[in-house]
Parts: sequence; C-alpha cells; structure tokens
Amino acid sequence: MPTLKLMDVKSRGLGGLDGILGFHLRLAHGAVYRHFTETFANLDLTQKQVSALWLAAEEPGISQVELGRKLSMDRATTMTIVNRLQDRDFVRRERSDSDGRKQALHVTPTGLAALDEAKVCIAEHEKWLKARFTAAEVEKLVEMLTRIHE
Amino acid sequence: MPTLKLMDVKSRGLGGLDGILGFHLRLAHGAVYRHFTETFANLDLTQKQVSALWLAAEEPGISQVELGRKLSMDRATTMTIVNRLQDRDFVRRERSDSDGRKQALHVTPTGLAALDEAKVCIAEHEKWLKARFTAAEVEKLVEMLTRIHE
DNA sequence: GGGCGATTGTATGCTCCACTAACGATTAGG
DNA sequence: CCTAATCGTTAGTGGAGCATACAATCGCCC
Repeated sequence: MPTLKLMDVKSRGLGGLDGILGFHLRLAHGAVYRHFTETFANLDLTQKQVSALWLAAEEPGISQVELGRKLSMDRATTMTIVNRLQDRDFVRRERSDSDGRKQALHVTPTGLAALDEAKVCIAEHEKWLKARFTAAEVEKLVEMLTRIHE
Repeated sequence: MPTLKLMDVKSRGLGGLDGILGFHLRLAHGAVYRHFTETFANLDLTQKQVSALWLAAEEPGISQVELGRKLSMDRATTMTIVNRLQDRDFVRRERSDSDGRKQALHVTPTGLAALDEAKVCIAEHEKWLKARFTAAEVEKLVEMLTRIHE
C-alpha cells in the first residue's frame, strides 16, 4: 500500500466538514453573494438594499419594522438599510397618519428607476444561479429553503 | 370582485421576491446563522472559526492559503480568522520547512479540546436544521448546494 | 380619561466578515 | 540569474447584525 494520502479526501478536500448541511449552505450563500456583488458592482447596490427597495415598491407605505420583519432584520439593521436608500433618494420616509409611531416608506421615481435596472441584473443573476438546476429542482430547492427560513 | 388585496401575497408577504432563488438562499442562510450563533454563544466561536479549526485539525500543516481556498476566503480574511484562533491558543503557526513562504498550521491540544466541544454543538445544531427534512431530502439538498458552491 | 405597558423609530457602539491595495520574503522557471 | 508568481502580513473600507438606551406614540385596562 503506497502512500495515497491525496486520495483520502475528495477533490475539494473538505473531509468531515463535507457532511455538515449548514456548512454547504454557508458556502453556497457565499458563492451566490460573490456573484451578486459582481453583477451589481456598477449599480452599487447590495442584496439587502435591493430586497428592501423591492418590498417597499410592492407595499407602499410599509413601516420599517414590517419591512425588517419580512427580511428578517432587526430595527437597527433596517435603519441603516433605509438610511442608505434615503441618502440616495430612492425612498422617502413619511410619518404615518394612522399611527404616529410609524414611518411610511415610499419609493421615489428615482428609486423606481433604480429598481427597474436592478431587476434586470437580478434576472441575469438568477439565470446564472438556476442554470445548474432543472425547473423541478429549483422548485424543490426553494421549497426546502423556505422550510428553513420560515 | 371585492378588494382582496390581502390575498395577493402569501402569509409572509414577499410578493415578487418570493420567486427569487437567491433571496430564499439568503434568508435560509440568515436563519441558520442566527441559530448557530445562539448555539455557540457560550463557546464564543463563529462558523468561520469552527470550520477553520476543523479543517486545520484534519489536515495538520495546511497552509493559510490552502485553508482559505477550501473555505472560499481570501488571504486577508483567512488571516483574521487564524489570528483569532492563534490568540486563543487554538492553533499555532509554524514556518513550513518545504516552502519558506508558507505557514504550516497546527491545532494545539487546547484547540482540539475546543473542537471536540464545538463538534457536540455542531451535532445539536445540525439536528435542529435537519429535523425538517427526510434523509433523502438532506442528501438532495446538500447535493444541490454543492452544485452552487463548487 | 388617565396611566402604564407595548410598539416604533432613532442613535451609538461593538463585532464579524469580505475585499482591496500595498509590501517583503520566498520560490520556481525560463 | 533574474523575473514572475506565490504567500503572509498589515492597513483601511464598507456592509451587516446585534445590544442598548431613549423618546415619541399608541392601545388597553382600570
């Protein structure tokens, strides 16, 4: 038996870590995150910002807490996201008339234009991501991921 | 047709975002990340640190670049991870004798003990995560996630 | 209707992670 | 032997998550 140390691990060589589901989830997330960042480099938008902008556009007048809840962010984190979007004139805050505690978020025309651009990039990004799966697999994957995060 | 605006979106209310695979991946990652952090609060270890420690233990003498490659981290990020592990006396750096540029990483007995503790927590964490899937589903999920990150 | 607890927004500060750019040391190859 | 590539290291930037604290507002209960 000659030395076959290099055969002990598979090509990537992750050893026992290879059986950890959470580990693969983190690596996959990282890979997608990297590709996303590349795709959105010229738009200068992050995943969070796009998600928040998208949601705010779909639900005009949504409060920050509600936005944060849907994206699983706490209030402080939501603040920084909304702040950045507001600094770039993508959304504006407006005191809710029905509840004085809430800020009603509204997407500006500038923000809508940015969102339209972003959606094109998202489509491209999703195409890259989904290219490795069949439609049925994508559906199954989304369903399983949903079981994790919902 | 009365107003059924509230029926337009599903319970979570994600609207068009619901069809985006990358979005679900990010949410799922976030949920797992949160649970991981809870589970490891007393050990004061992060996912990255555990992964790095685990890998270093399985491949004694591994170089930092190699470690970073397997965990998809660049050199700078790997540095900060290894620094933290070294500060806590979990690993030690040793100049490689075969290649003067490389640092050979070795896990200390202290680090091994911490890793053993961590593996118990990992098992618990994985159990929580996998509870929502059948064994076949877990296998399929890992396989699909691998297609994304490899 | 008055007070109290809950909710919301906000500000501050900490930690972690990822990336870039630079520099020095070392190695490998033409 | 000299040049290009690799590796470790440092410093700086930015996004994101979280805890805490505080003020304003709302809802509810007595």
